This record gives sequence, C-alpha cells and structure tokens, in this order.
Amino acid sequence: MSLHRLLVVEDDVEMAAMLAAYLQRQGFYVTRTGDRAGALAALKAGRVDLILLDVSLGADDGVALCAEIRQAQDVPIIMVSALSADHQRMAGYQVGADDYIAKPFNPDLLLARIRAVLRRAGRAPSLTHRRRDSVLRFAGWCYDARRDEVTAPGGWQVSLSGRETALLRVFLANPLIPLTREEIAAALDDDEAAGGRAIDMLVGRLRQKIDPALIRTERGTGYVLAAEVAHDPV
Amino acid sequence: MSLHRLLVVEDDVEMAAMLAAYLQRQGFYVTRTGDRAGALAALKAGRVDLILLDVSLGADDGVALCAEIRQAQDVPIIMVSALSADHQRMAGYQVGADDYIAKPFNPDLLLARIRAVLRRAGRAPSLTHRRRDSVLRFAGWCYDARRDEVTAPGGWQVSLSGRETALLRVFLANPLIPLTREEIAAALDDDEAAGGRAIDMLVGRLRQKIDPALIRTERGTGYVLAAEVAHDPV
DNA sequence: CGTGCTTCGTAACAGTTTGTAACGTGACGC
DNA sequence: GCGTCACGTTACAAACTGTTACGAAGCACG
Repeated sequence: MSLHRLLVVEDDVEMAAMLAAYLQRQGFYVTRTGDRAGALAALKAGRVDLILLDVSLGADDGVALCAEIRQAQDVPIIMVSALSADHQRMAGYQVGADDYIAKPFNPDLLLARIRAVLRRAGRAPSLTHRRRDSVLRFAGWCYDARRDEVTAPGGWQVSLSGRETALLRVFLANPLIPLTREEIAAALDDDEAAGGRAIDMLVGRLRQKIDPALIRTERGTGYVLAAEVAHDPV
Repeated sequence: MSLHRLLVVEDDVEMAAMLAAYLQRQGFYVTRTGDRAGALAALKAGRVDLILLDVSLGADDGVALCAEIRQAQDVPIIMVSALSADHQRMAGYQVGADDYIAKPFNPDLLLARIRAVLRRAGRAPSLTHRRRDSVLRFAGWCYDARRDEVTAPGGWQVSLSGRETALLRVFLANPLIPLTREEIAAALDDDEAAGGRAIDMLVGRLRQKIDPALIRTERGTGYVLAAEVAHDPV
C-alpha cells in the first residue's frame, strides 16, 4: 500500500482530529499541526507527500503560507477552506495550490482528490538525475553515462570536464524543458553558482564543445536542450 | 510562452466553441471534438497536454471514455459536467480524472485549474505541433517551428528575435481572431506588458520584419492576423 | 616544494534585445 | 473642417547575454 505521509495544517483541533483519524484509517501516515511555524517545522523535519492546508489559520494566513511553501518546495498542496467564492479559490490556485476544496466536504471526495493529486505528483519529473547506467542519444550525439564519454555525430570523441559533464547530464535529464539558472544551479548542488554568471560561462563552454545550437537561450529565463533524448538501456 | 495543446471533448457545439475561443485567447492551442471517436483520433494524431472532457456526450459516456484513455495514456484529464453530486464526482476521480469541474463554471477558475494540473503534470509545452505541423504557411510566408525560421514569399529568410517569434506564434495560433493587448500579453505570459505600450512596439517591430499588412489593427481593440494558416505535416 | 597544466570563477566589453518616453500622424466623432 | 485620441515611429536607456581576458585553485610530476 501507499503509506504516503500527509501533513494536515488546521487550527480547528476537532476538525483536524477527525480528518487525521479518517485519513489514518485510509492508510495514510498523518502529521498534524495548527499553525505556520508547525507546518514549516514538519516540512523541515522530513519528507511530506502532500499537505492539506486550511486557509484560515487564526493568526496565520493559509494563502501566504502556501506561497511560502511553494517557493521552497514542489510538494503537492490541497487547500481546504470555508471560503468558497471563485476569487478565493483562484487566490489559492494562484499561489500554487494543486486543488481547492470547500468546507463542508464529503470525506470520500476529499480522499478521491488526494489520490488524484498524489497520482499525478508521483509521475512529475523532478530535477534529479535519472539512471546513470545507460547510453543517451540526442540529435546524433551520444553520451555514455558509465564512461562519461561524449561522442559527436561523426564518431569523434569529445572530452568534457567534470562540471561540463554534470551540466550536460542536467540538460539530458530535462530535455526540451526550459531551465532557469537557479534550477540548473540547484541541480548541480551549487547554490553559489546561482548568483554570478558561472552558469552562463559553463553553458558557453559546453556549447563550444558540442553543437552550439543544441542549447538554446530563453532570454530572460534560462536555457533549454533543444533535442529529444532517447535512453538506450545497456 | 505556453502553447500547450488542449483537447476539448464536448458535444454541445456552442459550449465547445465558446470554450475553445476563450482558451485560444489565453494562449492555448485548442483542438475540438464532440464524441469518443473524435477524441481517440485526436489522441492518436499527436501528443495532447490536457483533455477537457464533458461527461455527457450524447451516445457516448464520458466516464467510460476517461477510463479508456487513462488505460492507454497518462495525459491529464479534467472532467466537466453538469452532474455535480458527490458520487458522480467520485466516479470521475475513480477512473483517473485529475479534476472535476461542475457546470456552470467561472472560466477564469477553469483556467486556474488547468494551469494547476498542467504544472503538476510537469509537462513542457507540447512540441507536438512543432513536429506534426512544424511548417506553417500563411499568405505566402512560411514559419518553420523546429528552427524558429521565417521565410518570406520570395525565399528570403527573416531573423526574428525571441519575443517577436513568440508574438508571431500567438498570432499563428489564433488566425483571423482579433486579439486584445491583454490577451496577447497573457498569451506571452507577461502580465506587465499589458500595461504600457510594449505590445504596440512588439507588433510594430514584427510588422517591420514581415509584411505590415499581415497584422491589421482593430482600432480601439487590438490586432488581428489577416491570413489563414495552413499546417503542413512533415 | 616548484613547475606546468587544467579547470573554473569573476571582471569587463560589446552586441542584441526590449521597454519607456516623446512626438507626429491619421482616423473618427461632431 | 476640427479636435481628440489611438496608434506608428523614432530615439534612448536599461537589461541580458556571448565572449575574451585573467587570476585562483587544484592536481600531477619531477
């Protein structure tokens, strides 16, 4: 079974208890908290698969909290609220909520929607690298992940530095998806690189060694690998 | 910009037309169909980023169709229905829908939920139409989406900047449809541009590079691409 | 420990892109 | 005809990016 970990952020203790009991019976691992500080602490403490976030949290604002969480993490968030007006719902979606459920709600319907979001989130690609033990082909080029070797369409071998290889792998893991400098820096586990122009330099050097047209610039945004990638299992 | 491809499956022609027009103005590439056969054909023809699926399709059953599609593909599906009872919603989620929206609905809320699902699905804007309709012809001109190249009727090549290309694609996605500045800004994912006269400048620069007569001004309203667009499969 | 090489970052410069401001011009209502 | 306002166009400034140059850090080797 799933054993997903849910975080219920709800300041109404009775409501939170009922919700937690129900969800636990449905096979989820539930953490409860009632305010912003508790939610952030729980997120810091460990991985959370989905957040049920009440909009009205007493002193704290659920919408603002949603935005705050979303800035740092891509964790699925379902907002729960007694406020059901369209503009209030849209405010929730605006700050990155995956769904917005008005109180009172049918618990079974909530469950269905939790499952729908979890299913979808489970398949979302992340910025992490994929399997290393394969050969990737893109636009006539070839990257052997086991040997860290890059072969040009003509058969020539190109030697990349460690950092260039890491960058290439980031692109290969996210083909045709525009990546910001911040995302690239994060994928390289190098937060400092996000500040200066190190990423630009790196991209420039990689471009010089492989086909410059393969990495396109998204002005004001970042860079994209302009080719599809085929994974050859070996 | 977005340029996601949506498939609207709706047997009420008027409703479908309104929906398609609205979504096109929001910068989506919309395909319409009214029944199961049409939906399956569209899915077979090319990649679709999201399906808006009406539950009541005359002879066909939307819920069954959803299940059928889900068995074959992981494409995001939002069900749309006049049936808003909880058990009917749950039936939708049961067969793999990502969201379920009851009619009548606020178009802006629908838009927010489409965006939420697309974001979670992690789909890069579909490049299918680039491949399948990778060459668009309009009034003797030609736009190769794969290379972002524009060719004049005489055969000369015109080089457009990124933003000019984006604007041209917005027009090509909405031929003969008058677009307000706000709609263009929205399609360009640039809310700031709606305020000043950036859109006017952009249109002016695009006009200068291609035939000025191709983009007509709707005084007091916005601009129209004054040509039909043919999609050349490649 | 010094030397030479490679790698990788910052600084600086130039070319391009794009928005704002300003001004003229043409269209529309009267 | 005429005033007003939307729009086209020019000029300019700011931002972004590619590229070069250069220096620091790491590493192999004698």
